[in-house]
Amino acid sequence: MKQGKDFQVNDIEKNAGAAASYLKALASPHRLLILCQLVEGEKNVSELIALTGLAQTSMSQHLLKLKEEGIVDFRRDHRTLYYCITSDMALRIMQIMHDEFCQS
Amino acid sequence: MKQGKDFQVNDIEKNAGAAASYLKALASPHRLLILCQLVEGEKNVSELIALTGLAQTSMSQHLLKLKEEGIVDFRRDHRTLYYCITSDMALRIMQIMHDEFCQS
DNA sequence: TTGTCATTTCATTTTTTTATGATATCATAT
DNA sequence: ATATGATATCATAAAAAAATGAAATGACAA
Repeated sequence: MKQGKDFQVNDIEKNAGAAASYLKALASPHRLLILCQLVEGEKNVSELIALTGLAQTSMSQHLLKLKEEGIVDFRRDHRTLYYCITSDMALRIMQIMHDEFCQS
Repeated sequence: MKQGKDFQVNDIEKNAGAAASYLKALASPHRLLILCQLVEGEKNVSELIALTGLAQTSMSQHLLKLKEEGIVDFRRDHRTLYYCITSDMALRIMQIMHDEFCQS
């Protein structure tokens, strides 16, 4: 296990709150599921509900949390809101999770 | 933003629970702080308490949670337990967090 | 074998997160 | 103007996580 002091620890300490808050947004099975769907491209809320089986209100709240952390954003097309992933970091972490928990 | 279907979504869906559970273990300011200390090398519980200011019982519970997810392990030296990071994936995610939240 | 240090475990409370149901908004069609 | 579809917001209930205090364990040392 490589374990050199390859980055300054104090930095991340000061920002541990922000980092934890970001990770918390990812650390939910339902939100990971939503993001998995969005990896394939933008989807509107109704589509996401159909794909995941989540309740409408619940979906709305999960999307809000993801948006608050800058992980997703949406555009409006008439009355429909299309969400997409806007955080490259989220994609990188999902890839890591995939490699670990969905072994080939 | 690269967003190709570069991994099978169904995989991670099935394992979303396990992945979320792992991320949850990281998604806490206190546990990130603990891990930051451990990045520099193994430390015993008393040292970790002194370095982070956490209550003893609380520290113990955080360490337990990290251990349950395979992120840390410990060895005993007489009455003292030395903890260290055992998950390379945790180090990789911390590096990503560092790069994002502790800008150079 | 008694005491003590380092740490965990247990029980309980407090706080945070998630889910649920009802209502509101906003855009559009009639 | 009224109704409808798509979604968000609000209030509250339920569930999960974190903190706190007390007691237990395990490894020594006297």
